[in-house]
Amino acid sequence: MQNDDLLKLENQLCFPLYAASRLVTRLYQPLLEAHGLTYPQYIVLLILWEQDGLTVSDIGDKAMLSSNTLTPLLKRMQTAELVERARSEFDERKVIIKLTEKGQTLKSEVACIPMQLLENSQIDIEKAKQLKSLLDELIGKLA
Amino acid sequence: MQNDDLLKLENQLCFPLYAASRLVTRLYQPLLEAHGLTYPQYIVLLILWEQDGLTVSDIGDKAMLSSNTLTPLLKRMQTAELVERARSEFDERKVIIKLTEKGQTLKSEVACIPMQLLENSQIDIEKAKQLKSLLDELIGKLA
DNA sequence: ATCTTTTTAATCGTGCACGATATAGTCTCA
DNA sequence: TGAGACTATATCGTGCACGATTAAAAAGAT
Repeated sequence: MQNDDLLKLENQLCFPLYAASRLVTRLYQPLLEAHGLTYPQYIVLLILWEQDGLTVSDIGDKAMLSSNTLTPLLKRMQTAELVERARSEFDERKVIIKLTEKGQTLKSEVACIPMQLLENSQIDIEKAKQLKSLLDELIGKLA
Repeated sequence: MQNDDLLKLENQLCFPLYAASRLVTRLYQPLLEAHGLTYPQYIVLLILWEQDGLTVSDIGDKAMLSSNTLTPLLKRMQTAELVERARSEFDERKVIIKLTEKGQTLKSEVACIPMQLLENSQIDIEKAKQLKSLLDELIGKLA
């Protein structure tokens, strides 16, 4: 393929990735908004529901975000009373993020969302799994 | 699969999409910055290099962005002397976006970037094509 | 013990995304 | 032809992303 062809939008992998990611976010957005959540906040909750009491950088490692994004995001989540932020008593550099009662309760309220979206969209489960597997491989190579 | 399992990060399609998109953007970013470009600006240029003289909403249709994002972005591109913005003389509602000389010249300068990234990363071309095809299908269902 | 290096968050500035709304130009049709 | 409907951009506010820098705490070195 020539360079000129490689520049065509239709031949780029980068654009469908960018577009698909935003489309999926838009799919989640109204359902999350009903619970006062944004999409990145939902990602952070998914992480904390699996393991509570992580530090900012623990969350950052899992979400691939750093403190410049997470600190303000976590402060908003604290204002929304979803999490508590407290310096570790063993290492004052670290900030421990803990789910509040409200943050824990939210889990059962949003548990239905992934299945709901999967059913409402016409997405083939097998293709979704295939897509996820290819994405995971790509992430492994780039991360 | 139970709802609880569906909430695990590793079972979500949304997260790898979000992560992969940002990783690929980060891959492009230093190469684009060398030419004074951001990633969304590069997307807009890809569109204009294929067809110049589009309106804001034409670009929006292709990039899946609307005027609230595009207007300020195009103004920055105008300041950088990459494009010119002018009201259509036939329909004053429309704004025609035209590449400047500089915007056209940039095409040959960045033409090598996709191939360069493809070669530097350990990405299997066949898997990239497969991934793109699955993403296009997903976009088709959600757009 | 003090100096240096490293680690961890926080801060700052810029540029997206996007819902909601505003504004101005065009079209419709009674 | 003039009022209302519609369309194309622009504006506004909020919340990410992220490079660069800062500040404070901890760990290591001498």
